[in-house]
Amino acid sequence: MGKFYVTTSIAYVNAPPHVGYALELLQADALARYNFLLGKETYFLTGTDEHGAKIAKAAETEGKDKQKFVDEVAAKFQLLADMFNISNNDFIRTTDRQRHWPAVQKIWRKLEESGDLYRAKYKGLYCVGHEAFMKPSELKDGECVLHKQKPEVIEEENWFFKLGKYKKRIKEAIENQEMKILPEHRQKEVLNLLDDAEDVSFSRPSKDLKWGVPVPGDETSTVYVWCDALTNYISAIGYFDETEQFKKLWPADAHLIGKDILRFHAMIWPAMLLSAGLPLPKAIYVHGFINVDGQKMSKTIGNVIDPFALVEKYGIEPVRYFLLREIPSGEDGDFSYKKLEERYQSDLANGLGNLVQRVLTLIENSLLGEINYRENLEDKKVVELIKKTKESYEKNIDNFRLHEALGDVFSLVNFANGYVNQHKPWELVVPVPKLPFVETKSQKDKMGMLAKPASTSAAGRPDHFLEVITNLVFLLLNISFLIYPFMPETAEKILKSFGWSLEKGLDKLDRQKLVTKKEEVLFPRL
RNA sequence: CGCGGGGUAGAGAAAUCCGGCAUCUCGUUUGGCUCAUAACCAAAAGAUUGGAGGUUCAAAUCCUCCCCCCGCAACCA
Repeated sequence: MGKFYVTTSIAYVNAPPHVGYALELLQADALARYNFLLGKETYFLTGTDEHGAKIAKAAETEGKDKQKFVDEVAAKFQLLADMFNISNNDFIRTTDRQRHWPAVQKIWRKLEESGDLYRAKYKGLYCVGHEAFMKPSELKDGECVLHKQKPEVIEEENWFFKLGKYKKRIKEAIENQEMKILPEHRQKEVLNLLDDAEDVSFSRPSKDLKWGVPVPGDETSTVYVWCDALTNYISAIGYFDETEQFKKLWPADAHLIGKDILRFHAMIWPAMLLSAGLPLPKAIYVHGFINVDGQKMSKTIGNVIDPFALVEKYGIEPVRYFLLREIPSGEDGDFSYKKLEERYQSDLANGLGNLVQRVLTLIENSLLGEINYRENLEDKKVVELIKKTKESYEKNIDNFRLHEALGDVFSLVNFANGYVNQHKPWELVVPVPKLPFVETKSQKDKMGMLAKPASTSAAGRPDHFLEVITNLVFLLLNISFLIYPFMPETAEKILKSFGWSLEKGLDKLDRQKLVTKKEEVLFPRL
């Protein structure tokens, strides 16, 4: 059935995780779980980027040992992944000297062998405030606009990577969809950027940047962020030893990234791979940022959303649902507690949760919690609707429109609720009397208390009742499978309460006896 | 002319590339239902698609001009 290797970007550990990072994990998780259901062997990698001057400085400020500092922050990111029930198989850290460092040095040598690394003097205007070189065009009256100071002229000799050499091939790969970039406007953006792509600096003098991977054969230099961080995608799966796993998994099927690091993933990374003789990733999915009440999330404004607090307040599955449903996958989205609560109430509590509850009650009251599933009772219209919904859902996921895929699922929920009202199953049979001392089915059977036609007149149609229930069950089982990538626990809970499971799939329903069981309400009203 | 994104019922979005009765969700109003978490269903009201002009049998969509909002500095995905 093939494999599916998906990655998130690795988080920079100079600050604790915020909700945007959670979103990226969730999107990757949805893709991983979706492909898992398709029967593919999935591998999901995430991790942390732990080198660089800023981190060294942050550790120093807190008076901590650098490794200890990154250990602590990285642990928070791992905790986040666990907390959100992320299905990652691995967690790579760039300070990992067993797996990551050797891989970085190996790819460095490969680039060198291809003649793509050269030393050059770089003379630039360095703004201390920015901790970065400024372009003359970014200055006003020779001063940095933001920091109101003249940048220093600094001359450094560094290693450079011949990015320019690969521009054309990368452009071709993007154009012919060998390396897809979604959404489409991001692809256009990259194609424009590629025209101006210049060679990039790949090292820093180790006197300035010690906290990183040493350049092989050059003690005076440290590998700069691109070659270090990007390599995680192959270091984690065994690039250094060229393991079986590496051969099986590479190239990645999807890299999930934020819009801010698109240029590095769509230009530098592919160029590195080409230079090292490795195939390009098949797709890059670019998500936007989360605003809060229409405002940019920022520490200065103080509106940063803490994902841990969110989960604590609303629970994992509602938060997963909200972020994946409300934030358009490839665009910026808006977060607000109001919207979160509205989504929760209308979609989860009143929509899906209530639907599950009413169907279970119907089955319990009139069929004593047992239904013998008959495929021939499936309504052709329902079957057709589910088929169409699935097509749209799959197309949306393939095009990185996860929020719309979820919209498809919930249109099915709405349909099912309407279907109940339309067919009024409670009118079709007389419910089994509720007697507190009669518990089991056999007891009820003996007492002649099983469901009967409501009357012998036209109104009583138990066959029709069974048909309506069958279709509702069919809808709910399908909804469970469709919702699994987004809300895995909810999906499994629903399946379980209908006496079914994920492993059983949807092909073998015919002639199965389903024993239903009411569990606690899925999403209590707020 | 710096680059990019955007302006569509009260709110949020879709349709825009490739012109064809302007769609969906929430909210509002009215009616229905009682299996269900006071939940659910149906119907209705509500938009001169930011403005002006043009092309066309037909424009939210194509062309021209104008107005307005948001990113493109940091923390940060």
